[in-house]
Amino acid sequence: MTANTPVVTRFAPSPTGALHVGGARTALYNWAYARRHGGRFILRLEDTDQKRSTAESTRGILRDLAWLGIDWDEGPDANADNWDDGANQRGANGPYFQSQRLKIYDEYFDKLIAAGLTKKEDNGALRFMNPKRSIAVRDEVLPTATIGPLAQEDFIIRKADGFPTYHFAVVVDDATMGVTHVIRGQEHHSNTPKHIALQDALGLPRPIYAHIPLILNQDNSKMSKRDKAKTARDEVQKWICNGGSIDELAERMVANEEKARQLYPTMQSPSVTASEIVDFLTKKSADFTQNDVEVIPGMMARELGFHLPEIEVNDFRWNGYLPESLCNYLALLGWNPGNNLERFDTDDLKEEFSLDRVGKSAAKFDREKLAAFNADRIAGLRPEVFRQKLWEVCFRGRGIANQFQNDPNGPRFVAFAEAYQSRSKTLSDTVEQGRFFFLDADAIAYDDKAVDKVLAKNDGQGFGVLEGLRAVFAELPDDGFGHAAHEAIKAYSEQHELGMGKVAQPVRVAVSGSTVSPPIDQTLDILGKAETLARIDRCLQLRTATS
RNA sequence: GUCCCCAUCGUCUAGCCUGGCCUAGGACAUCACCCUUUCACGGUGAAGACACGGGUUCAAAUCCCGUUGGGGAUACCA
Repeated sequence: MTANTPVVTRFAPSPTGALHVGGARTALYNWAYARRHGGRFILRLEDTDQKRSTAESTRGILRDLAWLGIDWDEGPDANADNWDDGANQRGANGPYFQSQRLKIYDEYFDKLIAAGLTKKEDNGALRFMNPKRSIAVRDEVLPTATIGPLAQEDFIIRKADGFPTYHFAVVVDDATMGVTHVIRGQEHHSNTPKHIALQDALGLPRPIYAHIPLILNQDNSKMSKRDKAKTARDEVQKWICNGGSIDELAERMVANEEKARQLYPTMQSPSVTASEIVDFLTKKSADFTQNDVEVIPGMMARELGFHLPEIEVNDFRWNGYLPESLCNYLALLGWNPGNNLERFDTDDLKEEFSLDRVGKSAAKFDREKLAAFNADRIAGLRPEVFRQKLWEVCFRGRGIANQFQNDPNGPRFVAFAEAYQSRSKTLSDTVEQGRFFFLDADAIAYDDKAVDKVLAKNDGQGFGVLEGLRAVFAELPDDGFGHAAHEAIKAYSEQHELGMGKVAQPVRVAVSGSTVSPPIDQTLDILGKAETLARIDRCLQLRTATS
């Protein structure tokens, strides 16, 4: 490899599931490295596992990469949904699905057979008879590792079904596609001697390797999509202990299947039965199917209202993370620009990224820090952009848009977005926090402690304030109600020589059910006059109940 | 078991290659205070780390060896 050879990197996911954050980071680094050096970035699908590979997974992966802002120079067209026989693929080194490159592999199998370096197994599989020479693995991140002959082994390179194994396909493809730099997870570091042995036997060039650190869970376990299934099981068990029934859950999941399908494009089974749920709850985690791991937990979380740990890019997307926050956070997980700069854009990354600043040790995925990055980004969004994103992510499919007259540009939704922009860690967090806005007046759940402290205490002083204010509010105009009400509250507090807290809090509790809401003028603007009065009336009824 | 890799605040990390400028810097989280009609936002500040043991050196977070701990690989998965 000469100094002026153009850089070619690749991301080579296997389409056996959704795009994982670890994969996303690998893609990001490969992409950034190619961009930084004016080279090419290839996307290749490693679908040599015929049983587990699906076109749905491929679609999901392409969509998630595109969402992150990662584009590729060669590979399948992201907007197509069928890539059979080389269709809808771009680039001179295709096809970009390994299942479509069988003829190429056969050529290389023949070379090895001719060289006497293979052994045929009974069922037709082919084993590479490793010459077992001492091999030095050079790496841009890790120190050179030398593997002696004793540590090397023969391994299968062609499966009984005629497909190549990963080790063989990766070597042939990287070479035939002209890949110069292989940036991949450290789980592949120990595989590299196998790849080098194959390159040597085949007379192929060695790419430059860079093995990047693993991403771990808080408890040091490898971050796994099974974590979602485990959480779902625990939550469902809890729900059943509290009197929930499996039949009911199944019924609800089936009823909302269409919505789930939008969220989980890899979803396979058409509907969920009670017995499938029982099966899911009791089977060994090693037996989880793709559906168990990616779809069922999501549907359960939706129905029962619990929170799942985000593992896949798709999860972050639907839970209201911005792609730029995820990229920013992921970029920093294992790499840093060398100064104290932490918040930067993907554009900066492609100017700055370098392998010599990639760390060696595994990193734990810190959701809190990601959330802080996301909150920062959300706060920095132009208000109209935030409003539009909020509407898309949270309201579509959640059935609450009608609370805002289905109008993303109406004054009440504008007020809602404004109130929550600096209060939201994620877009969906906004909906959680602002849930009370979407309820009917008689569905508000009043927090006992709040009612007691703010309204009932001191012989119902708060109720008295509320009653007085109710009369004043009734005279105010619909237009600019929140502002006018706020002025009225101030006037009332001066007139009765009460602190603002003594006056505003009763209103807050009356309309929200708790002591927490955005500033009172904004809160009332979002609600509007009629709804505010309705809620105050409803709240006033509590007076007799508590006295 | 065997082979390979890793080791700085709770977490992500800067510093290590080219020993002294390190009384170890930043970010997230935590705590306190300020702002304030609640919750946030914002501001100020505090607490918090060189895994351990040996070397080498005038001097070690930085170099060497060992111990311990962690991770990965050891599939007709990738």
